[in-house]
Amino acid sequence: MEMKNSPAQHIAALIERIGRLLSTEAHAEGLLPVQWEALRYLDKANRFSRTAAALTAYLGLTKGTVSQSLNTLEAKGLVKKLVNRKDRRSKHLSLTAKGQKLLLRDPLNVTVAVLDELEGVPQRTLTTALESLLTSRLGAQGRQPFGQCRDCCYFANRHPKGNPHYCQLLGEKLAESEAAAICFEQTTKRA
Amino acid sequence: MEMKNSPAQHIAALIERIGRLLSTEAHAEGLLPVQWEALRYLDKANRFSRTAAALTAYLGLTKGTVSQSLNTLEAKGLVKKLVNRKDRRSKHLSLTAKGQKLLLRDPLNVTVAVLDELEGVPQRTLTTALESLLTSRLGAQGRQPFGQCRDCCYFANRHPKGNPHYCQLLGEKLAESEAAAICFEQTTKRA
DNA sequence: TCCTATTAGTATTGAGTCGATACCATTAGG
DNA sequence: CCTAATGGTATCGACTCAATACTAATAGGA
Repeated sequence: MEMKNSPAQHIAALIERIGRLLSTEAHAEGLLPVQWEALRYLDKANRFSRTAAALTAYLGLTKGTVSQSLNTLEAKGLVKKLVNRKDRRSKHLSLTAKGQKLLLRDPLNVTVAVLDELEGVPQRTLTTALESLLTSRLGAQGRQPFGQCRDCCYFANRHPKGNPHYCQLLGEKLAESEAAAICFEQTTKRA
Repeated sequence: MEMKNSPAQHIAALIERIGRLLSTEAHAEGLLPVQWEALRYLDKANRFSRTAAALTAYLGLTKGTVSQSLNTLEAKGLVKKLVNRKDRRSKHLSLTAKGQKLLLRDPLNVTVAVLDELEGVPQRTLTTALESLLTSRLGAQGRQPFGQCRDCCYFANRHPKGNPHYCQLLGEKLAESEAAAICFEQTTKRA
């Protein structure tokens, strides 16, 4: 006996359908869905996490695929690669001015606008529920959460003024603006 | 000046990431994501809506693509096609016993299980918010909602006992069990 | 200091999606 | 009847993505 159309099944179906809709919508401005995701990631990730390897883990793809997409974005002049001096295997990625500008026409913005009209309470419920769903599913696959720096167990709020924050894992000072960036190494604080 | 990381942006990013995760997870049992969606659709759709054309509209793809996927499913013995006698252009689709059985191993079930552990209130908030998001985005693209029969403006609850329901659009009687099925023609009742 | 294992990234190949187009058969509407 | 319009199929090409094999740089021992 199956439980047809349980609330949970319905929610799962909704998420899958919306995901499909977002993905077909993301064929825009000459870019493909994965390329938009890469642009968004590079816009939100902190400086330690703007590498092909981190992006690969974020997207859950293989590195070959990601390398290809990054080449396309570089050829379009949206992303720059810079060899890391401390580790010359790795390349530091960043958005060009053109890449930044293109994000203003991100096809996801229409959806963001719709979500923006929700009241605060549904917004918070959605955020909490979707976050716990994502974290749980990622955890089951042994993948990192890519949460915000400020929610990390290595995040030290040491100097309220001056040099406000510090990463205890990488041993680096963090600017105020970096606290909200997403990080490859992020390990969520225990409650 | 962009509004980085607004709550709405965060929610949109979560949905897109979960969508991507579900899609990579749906490479299972020798099927592909779109094929799983087709199986689920055929399991939930009412008898008027189990056609390639309706599935095409549901998925938002082109009919060629859907035809191909259905051929694959038919070749695997998961789906049956039957020519409609009233309109011999169209074919009626249905799951075979093997197809039904395979749905028990649907990779989406893991996610359903996680969602099932939410409390009732977050579940209802999620449902409402995601439904309105989906409806709004579908509407903007001129696509049908594919809602449940019972929420349709053509749904008549005429005979509480006996032959309980009736579709005023198609002029057909509806069994009790069909009221919760999703329908191609569904047009949501105004509030 | 080697020597090996690991890691970052690239290149290539092949299966498969998806959109576009063209096409056939059936039905609907003047 | 004749001409759309509709349901479905077949084929082609661009592209994704996984898999594999590869190069270069680094890390960690003995």
